[in-house]
Amino acid sequence: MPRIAPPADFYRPAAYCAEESVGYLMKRIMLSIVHQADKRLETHGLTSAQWGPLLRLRTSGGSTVAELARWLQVDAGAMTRLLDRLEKKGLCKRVRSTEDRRVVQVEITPEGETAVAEVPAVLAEVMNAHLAGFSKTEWLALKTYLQRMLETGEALRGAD
Amino acid sequence: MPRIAPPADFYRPAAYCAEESVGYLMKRIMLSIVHQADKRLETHGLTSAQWGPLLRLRTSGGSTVAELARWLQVDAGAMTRLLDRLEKKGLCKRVRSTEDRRVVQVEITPEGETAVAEVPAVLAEVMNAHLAGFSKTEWLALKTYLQRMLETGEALRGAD
DNA sequence: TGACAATAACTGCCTAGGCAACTATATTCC
DNA sequence: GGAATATAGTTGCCTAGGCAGTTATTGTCA
Repeated sequence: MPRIAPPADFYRPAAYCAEESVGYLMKRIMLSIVHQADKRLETHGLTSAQWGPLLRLRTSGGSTVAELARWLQVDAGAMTRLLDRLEKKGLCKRVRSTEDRRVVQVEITPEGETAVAEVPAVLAEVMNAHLAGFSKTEWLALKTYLQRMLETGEALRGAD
Repeated sequence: MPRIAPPADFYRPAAYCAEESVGYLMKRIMLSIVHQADKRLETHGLTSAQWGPLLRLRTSGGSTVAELARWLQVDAGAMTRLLDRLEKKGLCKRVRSTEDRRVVQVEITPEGETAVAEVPAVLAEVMNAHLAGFSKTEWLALKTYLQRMLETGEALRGAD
């Protein structure tokens, strides 16, 4: 018996229809979520890509470029430039480490704390709005399905 | 009785945890799906953003820049540049319309047809792989949940 | 110790999308 | 008919991510 389930056969090449695809649906939903969140966060001077690092910096009390990139599963070069933009806005600052002179310690500034303060409320609000009409049971079922899909996907990534 | 359901209250600002968020899960899943699809399509010289227009051009037998942008819910300027890249690779071509001299008719080339031929099979394969272990009932339930979330999100967009 | 590999950060070049401004054409309405 | 408006396409400027290459530093091992 295989430990890993075989692929499903819900989708066929000939009859591939976007509206039936969970990938297409998730893409559209993500667009909607990001759009709503961005709209509410632009008054705080943040984009949907920028609150991630700040939130991490706040809870962990400082981090490094590589650690943030790994945490957010993003390219290290992209993270460098993202931090450039955050630093230019005064929301974080970089300090060269003394122990390991390769690494740069990143810290959140008081302005960053202020900017990121409303983020969890906005995220909760946007998610709750998109789940209007869901019972708790349905929400839990959806979450379980998504967690399973993610695990399956990560396993695929591992078995390149 | 409200026709539109009130927002859910599954998420609270204080206890907002990424792993519990369906938004976070969907983002990770989409990354996995796009990564897998890109890997399989790069041998055909296509990126995940480029097969959309080509697929549309193939089934509809030609279109316009604005129509493609609306269809794929993307900025018209972005579509112009995307078509620039496709045209440079010889996968589509632009013809100024004679009836309405504002519009540009976009057509797929034989090279484009060749490049896009394998796309539906790749999409089906990637989606099926991510749904390994799902029963048909579970897949249908997931699709229904996502369709409901999308409808709710679009309604929000309408009521800016 | 000295060569080698590994890691951290950064940079250049690419694709990609959003927004605003612009030009050219078409439509509408007075 | 002519002014106002709308639409199609393009472009410039911004954020954003991926990939490859570079430099500086650290760790490893013969």
